[in-house]
Amino acid sequence: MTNELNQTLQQRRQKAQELLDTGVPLYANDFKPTHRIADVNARGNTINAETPQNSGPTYTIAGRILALRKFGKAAFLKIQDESAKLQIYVKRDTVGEAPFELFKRFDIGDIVGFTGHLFRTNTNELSLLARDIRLVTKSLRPLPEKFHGLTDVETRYRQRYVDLIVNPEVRDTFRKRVEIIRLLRDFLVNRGFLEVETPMMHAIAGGATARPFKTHHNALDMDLYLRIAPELYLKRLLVGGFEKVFEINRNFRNEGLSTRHNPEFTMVEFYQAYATYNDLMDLTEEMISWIAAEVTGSTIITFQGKNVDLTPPWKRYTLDEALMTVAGIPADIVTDPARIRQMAIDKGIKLDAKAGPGKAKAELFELLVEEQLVDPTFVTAYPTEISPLARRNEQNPEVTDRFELFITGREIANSFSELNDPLDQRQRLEKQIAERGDDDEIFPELDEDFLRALEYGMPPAAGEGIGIDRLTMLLTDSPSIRDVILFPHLRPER
RNA sequence: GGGCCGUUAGCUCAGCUGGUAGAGCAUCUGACUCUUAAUCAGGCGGUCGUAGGUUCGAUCCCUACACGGCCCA
Repeated sequence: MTNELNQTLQQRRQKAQELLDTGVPLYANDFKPTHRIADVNARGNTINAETPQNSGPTYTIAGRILALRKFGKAAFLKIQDESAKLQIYVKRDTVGEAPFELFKRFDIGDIVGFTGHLFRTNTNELSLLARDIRLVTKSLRPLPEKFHGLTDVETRYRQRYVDLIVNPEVRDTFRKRVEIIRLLRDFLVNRGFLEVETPMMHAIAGGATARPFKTHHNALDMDLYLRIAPELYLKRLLVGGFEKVFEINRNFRNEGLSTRHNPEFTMVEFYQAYATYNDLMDLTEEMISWIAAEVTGSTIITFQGKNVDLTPPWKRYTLDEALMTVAGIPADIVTDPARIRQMAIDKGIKLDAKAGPGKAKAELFELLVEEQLVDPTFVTAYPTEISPLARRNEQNPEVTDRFELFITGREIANSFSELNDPLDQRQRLEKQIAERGDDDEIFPELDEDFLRALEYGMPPAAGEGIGIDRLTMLLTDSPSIRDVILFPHLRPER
């Protein structure tokens, strides 16, 4: 952190200089391991205590030194490559006098290479008896202490590279994240969805309600917004004739940070023509329970000490039912626009004068119900008032054919049958703009091109967005979104 | 944005009622050719987050700020 080199850093640099002075390159680039450590370990079952130490195949491996126990003329060290860890036994008699002098200048943290035979120690630990040793990359900074490791969350996030070196469970989490995305992609591709890329920079930030990040295009001399959602572009592709599309990528929302919010986050959005939100509920159950089983081995998982059963079928409530059943609000209040509004106000919810009963229900749901939905629950029939892009229910136009999915009290997915009536869509977006607060960066203006696209005719379709970060939190038992984002946003360090 | 908590050696942490700072690990020196948080002996390492204030004297009390965590909006 300080520019002044402390003692440890000075010692490391001095040691490095001494190596250079004796002609040892600090950053070799000609070292080629023949095996990954995991592969070496896999062959360990043929090695037993009786195996002669100088027999069998030789292995050349590379890795970072995690531990070093020196005994004068011999030493044990533990090295780690991406695949696994392995103990190395270095003896002066085996490697020779001069290489042993080089070895004495190895430090914990250095990336080194060894060639040798496998054997088992007196304690039956598979080890490689080093015949040749090589410095591959000198490390100039000490790794965290071996026993407690690195636990300071700020340092873990700011110096994720160190976190990844010393905390294997962190590597596991990010491997699982990658796997979740791969499975998601496989699932959709196998069902005929086409993966597409749509603009990340938008002239009009639409498709969601959020404050966008603003940037500027110099040559065009125009402001652009980092997208808050890909929705309106993906629907244009439905108009264009692609019937099943999806996109997995970042969205950006200029809002506060919390354990559930990072300014850039990853969503999958997918759209399927001739499907309804009911079809997508079935698909979502199947998809998420399958991914969970692939990643964790079971559809019953543990999240922060609680069991969560992802085995289909999942509970389905309408929003009104959830308010009645989970929050215990009497039916005659839920169905009475004036009384439900009043109840929200009584609960301390700040309701804009223009906000109707739909907004009141959504706020009450968030306050009283959401947290209690631990096992996966679809909540449907969201008020049209708060669902400007969703298709109206044909029996009751006051609500939409929409669901949100909640697991462990968090919103994981949002989906609806898409509104494809361009005139209704125009009215609803205009209403939204008219009712926006004094923040003109939310709903800045009407996306006329999107409406023009709908006027050409968009097939009936259902679409859905799933928050990848939150899904990853769920499947890796991570309490904070920062634990599933490699480099979470933090204020600059001073 | 608000409340509470934290910030001390490379890492993990102690530090009493205010009297100029400690441990373990790491590191360095020496011993040690089967260790597992190796062991033994000795050493080095600190602008106590930053800036002010109170005081004879501040890691400690007060104020502001910075960064982080948790909770709330």
